Amino acid sequence: MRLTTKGRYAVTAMLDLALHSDEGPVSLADISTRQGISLSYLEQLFARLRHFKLVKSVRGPGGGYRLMSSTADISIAQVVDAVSESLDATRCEGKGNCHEGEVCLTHHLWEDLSAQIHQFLSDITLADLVARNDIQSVRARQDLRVVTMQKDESHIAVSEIL
Amino acid sequence: MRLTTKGRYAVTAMLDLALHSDEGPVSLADISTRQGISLSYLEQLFARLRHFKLVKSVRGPGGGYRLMSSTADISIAQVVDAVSESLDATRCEGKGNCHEGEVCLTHHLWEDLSAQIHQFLSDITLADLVARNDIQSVRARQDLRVVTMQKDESHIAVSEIL
DNA sequence: CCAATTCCGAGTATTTTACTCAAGTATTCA
DNA sequence: TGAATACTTGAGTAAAATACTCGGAATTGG
Ligand code: FES
Ligand code: FES
Repeated sequence: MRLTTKGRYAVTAMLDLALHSDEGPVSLADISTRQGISLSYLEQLFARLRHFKLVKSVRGPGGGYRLMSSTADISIAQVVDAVSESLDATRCEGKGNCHEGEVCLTHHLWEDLSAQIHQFLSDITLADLVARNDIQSVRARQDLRVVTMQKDESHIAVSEIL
Repeated sequence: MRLTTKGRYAVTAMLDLALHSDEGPVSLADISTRQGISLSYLEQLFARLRHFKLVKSVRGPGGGYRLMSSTADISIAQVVDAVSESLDATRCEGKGNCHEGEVCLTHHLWEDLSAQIHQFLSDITLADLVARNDIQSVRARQDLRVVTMQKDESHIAVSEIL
């Protein structure tokens, strides 16, 4: 089972994209600022997301990324699959040969678990997440903070906008 | 989410123990031979399993390990929990602080996933696995192979017992 | 042109994993 | 009793994976 920072970042970034998709293309720099993910790392992740046709890029100034399909048509499983090798829980990666070339005692158990996890994440779409209250409240906090930071960079005292 | 070789080995070893529990205490050396897991590594794993009261040890010649409870009372989740830190899928380890000390966008999603995985593995007991056909057939193959190896060590030609 | 932005390939420090090794301690059988 | 068996403990380590960084090329709007 491979669910690492990479997969989590990818989902976070895609969700950020979904949340801001009505404002035109979203640049990786924006996502980087809002979500605290390194820009270079995001570039790596989006290369794969683009390869898997989950996003499309718009180059040049004012460019960024857009979702390729509607938020209701992109599942979390797709996103994780795109960046992680797979979210297979077996040791043999499905080949059934991890103990002296033969199937090990627990192979079928891990297969079942993998199927379970995949099903769960396939049933959740970006649209589902966007609709959740807990996520909207996190979003609100983050947007506020980013605005604050931008103002701050323009040498306007934080107190003025609070 | 932390499901590594460690957790898989632990489940494999516990299942091996369950399969041979009617033959008195099972030594780690036996499990090592049958399942192809390093003896020293098994020692590490069983130290934790014992600590979590899933097995008890019988010292001295002819000793080994026994299950602490009936196979129907030991779930896979318990075994994995004992050796892995946890099978939590969040990045913050449940603390909700992975982005600048605050909850990140996807925290709740990973919490849900963790609960799902935990539930799935909690519902499966060693007894369930022992009863499965696929596992019995793997067992049969392994037992045969071990007998063959033992005879071989006693300098009896393999052909004699085939 | 120039600046913003994506695109691409290598390179690398850190962490984790999956072990090994060595020196114990406890128990039992003969 | 004492030797053999087996568990117990703690430290150490090589290899792999992770989570990045870096430098620069390509693209495009203004
Ligand atoms: S996990 Fe597939 S053979 Fe062991
Ligand atoms: S995963 Fe818990 S706060 Fe990000």
